[in-house]
Amino acid sequence: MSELVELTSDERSTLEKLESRQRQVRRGAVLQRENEPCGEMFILRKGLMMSYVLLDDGSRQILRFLFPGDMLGMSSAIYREAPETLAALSDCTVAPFDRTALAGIMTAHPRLSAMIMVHAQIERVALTDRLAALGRTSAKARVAALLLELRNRLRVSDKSIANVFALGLTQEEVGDATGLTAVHVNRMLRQLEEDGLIAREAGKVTLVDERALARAANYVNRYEGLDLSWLPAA
Amino acid sequence: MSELVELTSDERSTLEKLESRQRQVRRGAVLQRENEPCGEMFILRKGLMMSYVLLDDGSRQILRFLFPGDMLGMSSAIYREAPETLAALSDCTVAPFDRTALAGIMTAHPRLSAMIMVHAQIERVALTDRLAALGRTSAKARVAALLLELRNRLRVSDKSIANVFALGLTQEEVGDATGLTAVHVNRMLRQLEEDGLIAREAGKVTLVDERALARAANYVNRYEGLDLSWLPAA
DNA sequence: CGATTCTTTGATGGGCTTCAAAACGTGTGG
DNA sequence: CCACACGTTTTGAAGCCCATCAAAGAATCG
Repeated sequence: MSELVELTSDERSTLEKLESRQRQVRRGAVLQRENEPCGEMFILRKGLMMSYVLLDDGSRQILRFLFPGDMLGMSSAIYREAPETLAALSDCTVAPFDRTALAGIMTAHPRLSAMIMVHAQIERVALTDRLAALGRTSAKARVAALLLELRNRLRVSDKSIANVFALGLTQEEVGDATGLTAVHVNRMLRQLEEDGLIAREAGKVTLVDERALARAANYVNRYEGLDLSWLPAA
Repeated sequence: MSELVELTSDERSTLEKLESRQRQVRRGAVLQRENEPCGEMFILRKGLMMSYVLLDDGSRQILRFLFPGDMLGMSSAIYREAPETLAALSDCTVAPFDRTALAGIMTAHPRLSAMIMVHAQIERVALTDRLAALGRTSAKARVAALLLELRNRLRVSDKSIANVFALGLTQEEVGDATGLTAVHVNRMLRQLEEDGLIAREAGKVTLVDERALARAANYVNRYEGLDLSWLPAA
């Protein structure tokens, strides 16, 4: 959040207190299961997680990948039962907090609440991008968009990442995120490679022609182009 | 918002002031255009609107239908340029307000801000439902889900609506919302009719077997099952 | 009442799925 | 450290769902 605006020391200590408790989560572990009573919310400190839903034919739709700094389970906060499952894709560290803490922040820190809202809106717009991708773009474009999004999000917490990065996902998972089968994801990756847009080696992906990739994917980085000048005073 | 909790007179007057200015919008008119600098936000008072994006092959993805009581353009508030277009599907009345007013509410009315956040989260979950529908369900299921959602949302502001309602959308629009072609939407409506799930007459749709329709559509009403006990005090 | 938009139906084709199986990694226990 | 089991990646073949193209009715509007 400190990347959006300069925080006051008061705000900073409030957030530090919010994140004071920490919990380790193993790869594959589930933090919250769909349709079960929802307990806490979390801030992801380290690692990669995802949220997904299971349809009753057994298929899975990955709704979102979660990166360090993201808030998890905010939507669950307002429902009696969780609308989505939260699971760890790598070993993770999370900081749990409860609804009371959220209510406390909203009462005492208007600017922090506004920034939480800003985060929620960024996430919402990213969701609409994916909605448009699933509804109206080709398999190749969806896979390309996922690669770009993943690289950009990973780079936020690891500045060393440039055009090469570890995918960290199976092709099955890429398929569940893009609405495709693992088989077809494989073919699309192959095509992107043949087209000279990406390269692959030992589980690492290289974005060879990022410009062309973004064009093919209709991709917009939603963490740019913000206007936060209107935020309430600290 | 008064349907979520009992508002205090202070909160009520704040919201009334927010909605004091009113503007008429003709059917087909555009309130906000994608990629243009965003001005105001709005509360929809009357009528039916939609938000959509255009992809560069000219295809359209309708992101959301907007009903009385909904806030429009909240996502635009945080960007310099609007990420989506807002257009009226029927003659509408909207109440415009600016970012300053939003910041003012967040400072002076913690509970109202929390309720705005609740609204945003409901909308987010509804979006993820549609994401899962586009990614993992059949054309028939998507059309069925749209019919159920539309009926339920319309009923909120018009209690007289039961199982019969005016669609208010062209099949082209249904297609742009569900990621299908108008031609295929037509076939799916026909199939739903042949299956005895719906009936159609003079532009009106009847949900004949709502239970079966919800099952076919994997549909969950996200305006139910809320837990708002944690909201900050008024 | 003419014009335009919307709905409906048919025929054809393609993108993606499904099914199947081999090659490749990767972690685990002996 | 090897052997085995299991998950993942890769490739092929066949088929289906939905798109595309086309055109005729129906409805709506000026």
